Amino acid sequence: MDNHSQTVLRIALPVPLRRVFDYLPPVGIDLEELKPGIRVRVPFGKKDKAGRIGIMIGVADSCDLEADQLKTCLEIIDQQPLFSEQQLELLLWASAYYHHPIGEVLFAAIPTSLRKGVPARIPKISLWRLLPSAPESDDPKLKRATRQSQLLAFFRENPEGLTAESLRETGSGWRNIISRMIDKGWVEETQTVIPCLPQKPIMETHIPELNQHQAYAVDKVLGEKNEFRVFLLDGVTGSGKTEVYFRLIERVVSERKQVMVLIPEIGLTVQLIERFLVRFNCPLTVLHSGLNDKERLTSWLLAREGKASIVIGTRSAVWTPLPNLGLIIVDEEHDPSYKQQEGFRYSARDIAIVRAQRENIPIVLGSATPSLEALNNVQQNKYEYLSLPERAGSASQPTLRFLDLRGAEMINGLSRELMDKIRDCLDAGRQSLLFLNRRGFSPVILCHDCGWIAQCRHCDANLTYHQFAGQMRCHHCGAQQRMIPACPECGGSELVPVGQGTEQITTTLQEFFPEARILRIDRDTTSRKGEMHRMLARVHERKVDILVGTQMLSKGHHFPEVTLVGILDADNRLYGVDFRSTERLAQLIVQVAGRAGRAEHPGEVYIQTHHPDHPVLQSLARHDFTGLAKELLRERAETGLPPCSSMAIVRVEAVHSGDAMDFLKIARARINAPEQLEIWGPMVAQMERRAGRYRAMLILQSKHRQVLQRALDEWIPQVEGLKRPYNLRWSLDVDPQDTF
DNA sequence: AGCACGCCGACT
DNA sequence: GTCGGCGTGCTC
Repeated sequence: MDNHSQTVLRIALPVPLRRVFDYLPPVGIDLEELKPGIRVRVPFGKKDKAGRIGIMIGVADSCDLEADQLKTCLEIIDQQPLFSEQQLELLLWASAYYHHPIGEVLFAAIPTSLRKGVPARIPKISLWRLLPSAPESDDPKLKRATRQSQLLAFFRENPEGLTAESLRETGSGWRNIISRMIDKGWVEETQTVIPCLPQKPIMETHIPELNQHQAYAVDKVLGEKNEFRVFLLDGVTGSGKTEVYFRLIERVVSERKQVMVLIPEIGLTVQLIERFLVRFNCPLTVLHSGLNDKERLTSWLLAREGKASIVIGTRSAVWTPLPNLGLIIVDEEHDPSYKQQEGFRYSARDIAIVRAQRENIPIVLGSATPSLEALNNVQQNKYEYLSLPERAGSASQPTLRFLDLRGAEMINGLSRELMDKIRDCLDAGRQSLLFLNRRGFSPVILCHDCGWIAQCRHCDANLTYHQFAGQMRCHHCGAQQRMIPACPECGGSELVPVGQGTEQITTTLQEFFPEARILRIDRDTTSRKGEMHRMLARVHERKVDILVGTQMLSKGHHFPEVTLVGILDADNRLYGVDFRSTERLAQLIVQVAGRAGRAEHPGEVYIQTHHPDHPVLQSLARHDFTGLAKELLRERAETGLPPCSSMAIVRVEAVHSGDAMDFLKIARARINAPEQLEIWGPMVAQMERRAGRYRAMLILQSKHRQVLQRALDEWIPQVEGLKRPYNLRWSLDVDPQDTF
């Protein structure tokens, strides 16, 4: 092979190719200035004049192409690298670990604006301010100019100035009004940077005393002289995990270091940030899906420049460059939203741990229901276990009871016994909360005359009846159509809903308790922006007696007035299809139990089940999540499933039946399988057809991470090189959350 | 992923 | 006769 001696730049481009591209540096550039991590613009492919943005990851002295086969960089975009060397190494590691194309990995780690090539400078935004010559808003000469006087009043309330964003809230056409006011010399437009979140005046927050467990946890984390160490902070809801975080953050920030706080993707971000702002008197910035491109870029750069001391963010915030990082906190570490479920399928929790290790700093994983992954590492002495067993303020644990459904009288999915409990709760003037993880009225629509069942045209799935919308919907592809009046097969007019969803539960309850104020919270009722927030406010104002909802209610929200919690569909998950079903059920039960009640009137949790003696449920009734987790871990060890083994899944989907399986059969034949590598499949997916595509998968597993890793190293490049129909897509999922 | 090239079916 | 469907190959 030829090896030509010439200086080339190794460029990662945002394409799904597991390799880099070599380019010649621009002429007359000082090579010393080209540091890995800078963005460049390069021509890519035929007739690409404008060029594409790439990231330079290294300089090489030789490459195996002739000089005339190389193209030249069009432009060097950055003077300074976007990432530190250390962070670039972390990204390269992640690309290798997840076997994901390097370009896509690097681009996933930077804000959208930087992907498009804008300068890495904090963007300026317009700010409008009142000038001294402006009249009062009630000035008689403004009698007929109501909008102007309204804006003047708004300006008086905000002497520091108004942004386009806040002006937009005053109504349409604000720009015209403002320019008229500028012409009169009342208002000026200035350019400013979006600062870190405005500091709240520190309210004399009541800083709670630590109990002995909290104090021990704080000492333990801070006592380890700032070395890498993973701490699992296991504390039930209300045990004061947040206060432990706060003490740790206070200390690290006082040492002029930065803290990264990762939180799950839930709608609660605002409340949590509020708590931070009230507590901390230091620059804080946030990174979550609610930000626009400019805000995101600003936050990212404030972090990178070391100006923000605390960065709070969801999954992708794990990539934020932080020059003085001193501590990482991952709250609710068990939460599945830390795993990206498409494209670059990384786990932010796992990346955070590797990052802490590489930066040699402590990391705290917090949860009331730790993942088996974390607990396994505790058992192997890789993580330090810290427990907060007491609910702060002496609140007692809610009781857990089972409602035996065997032979029980049922009313549309609700047992008579549960109905009685709800009645008692209503009579006592308290709130109840019912969980059912199924939207709509009924999951099945059946013709009573001929047995026909409404099925989705694009998926191997039944259509769900949505009575409220008068529709049949597929929950897998989103297809929807009007509810039909008669069976399309036999013309029979008796179409019966079989099974229950949240709509039906709500309807049934309303019939039973006509006087009760019932609220349903699920994706169907909260699709409008801010709707969830409004509904929760009504609950907290006690304008609701019974809450019916899906999973989305189980995360983060606390309902102190709720004293009765019902879980209607535990059995589904007790015998679920995925190996993590029981773990998830246990987490759900513990999490919801923690949502309800408070000291004066603790909550009661009722679980409807046909298997009240099931050991999983029994352990939970004893509030022994740790014991249950140990048992589940032992089962995983026996069956050789994660976390007691390492797993990867290749998923394939194709438009034509058989293509996905054919592809995987050919791919499988290429695996050079050592003895310790298990291969399952290929097999068709649980639901073979979804959204018009046929799906199949292949599972690779090994007791030894190394074995799996090496097999993938060798195999994935071959899979990438396989011929495939143009409409076939495949993806690799290392450490999958679900096996379907 | 894009994009160009290339090869066969229904249209102005 | 061509426009355009999608199969295939390539990107330093």
